[in-house]
Amino acid sequence: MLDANFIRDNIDAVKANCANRNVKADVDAVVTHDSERKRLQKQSDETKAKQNEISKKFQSAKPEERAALKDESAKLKEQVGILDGQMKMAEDQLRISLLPIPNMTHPDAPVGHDAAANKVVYRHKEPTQFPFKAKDHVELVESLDLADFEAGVKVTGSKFYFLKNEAVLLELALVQYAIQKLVAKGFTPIITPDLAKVDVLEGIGFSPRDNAETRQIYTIADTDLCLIATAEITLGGMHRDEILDEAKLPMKYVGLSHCFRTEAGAAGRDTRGIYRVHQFTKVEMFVYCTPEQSEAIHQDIRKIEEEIFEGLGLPFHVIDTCTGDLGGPAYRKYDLEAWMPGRGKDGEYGEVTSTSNCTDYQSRRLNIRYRPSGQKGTKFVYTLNGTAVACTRAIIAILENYQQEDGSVLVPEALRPWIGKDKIERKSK
RNA sequence: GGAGAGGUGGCAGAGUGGUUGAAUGCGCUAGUCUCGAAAACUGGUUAGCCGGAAACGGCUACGAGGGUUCGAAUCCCUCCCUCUCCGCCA
Repeated sequence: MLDANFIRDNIDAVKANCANRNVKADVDAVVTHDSERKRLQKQSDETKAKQNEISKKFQSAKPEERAALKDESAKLKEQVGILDGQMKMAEDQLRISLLPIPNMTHPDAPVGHDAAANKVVYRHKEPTQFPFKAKDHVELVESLDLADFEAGVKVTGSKFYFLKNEAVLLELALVQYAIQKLVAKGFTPIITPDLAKVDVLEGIGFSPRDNAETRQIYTIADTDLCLIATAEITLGGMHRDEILDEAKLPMKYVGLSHCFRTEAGAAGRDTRGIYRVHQFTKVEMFVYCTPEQSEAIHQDIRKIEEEIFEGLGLPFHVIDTCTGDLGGPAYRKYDLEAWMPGRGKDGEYGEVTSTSNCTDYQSRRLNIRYRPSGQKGTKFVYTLNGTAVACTRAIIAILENYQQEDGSVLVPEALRPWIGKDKIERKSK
């Protein structure tokens, strides 16, 4: 979330930013509720100060004066009760009005209302051409016996799947490949919980309290827990309410988790196969750093993502995401889209990774700070995240780009050490 | 799950109803000394909110939430978490 004082001082810029990002939010309400909160706080503080004075006087007071002091204090106490109740309400309203307001935007991010305004900033390889009719990943998965969608439906529901055979090895290989690369680059490997508390989700920028029709998050009945949609949530929550040592920044993590998404509102979109599913495995980068470090680190993360997909030998391009497509917490976002020959009519690019600089939008809510040397007080750290590998999407790109005319699929060289073969072939019955 | 102990500042650790937001030590930091360093000595060093240009002032916070009291880190209740022992278990 943004700082209410910042909004007050930059109200026009915040409103313009909301418009650019296609977000309808009542910015004026923030100022109204914040003013109300301040007014009540001042009143409450003053009343409490009087109360404190009375209790100081009490000891030196003569016994016959004490009854009067008690009386006065009781009255003040009643007032404080009322004021604090009102203040709590004002704080809640302030919080609620602050939640939908998106982060500010990097001045270089392309302005536009939808994906059409996204800007391609990097390309690797041309889209794969086949001298035969290419299959999509669903056909490949079925003919090579790599997943069981019917079992997924029977056991859990639609958009759940069982991975089988080499698909399992592929997933594990991708995890190894990504984590090893990142450990070599100084990232600390972490396996995070797959569940997290509601307020951590909110701090990262998710809305698990939305009503069931629009909620993107699975919640666990009778608890304040949710299934995480990404390890960004748990990695970002890991240091909440801490003051980090400036000398240790940037702190770089690579986390492995399952990710769960309800995909509410996505009904009918990307229904085939494993492109849009309710559960998948993902290796995620997460960095805590100072404001000064953040832009360079954002570029570093983008480079790492490019390196990972170059290493897999896949054609892709990278997009500088436009304002309308940024999502709430991102100040700037790059998406890496891999070529998927089976997507759409004759192949399309499909999103495989995404990296965001979230500035202090998440850390303010999660209360993660550092002490800048030479300055007094604390500042909020900046947080960045980026996908290393989202297994299902990467598997689609590999199967579709590495397919051969005979229906087999070559294994990318980088993954062969973990798969133990260089080709996935039809099983003999 | 059962029994016991405990949760205080960056860390360690005092504090059982009133100048305790918090002794002391460590750490960090500035200075003195020194050619320089170490040691020693001296000073500074919790965070948040509100008001203020600032100096500064007020309020809040000793795991969380309630309660008792004129007054709570200190007493009472509920919950959470940690540690030790026992049980169960991948």
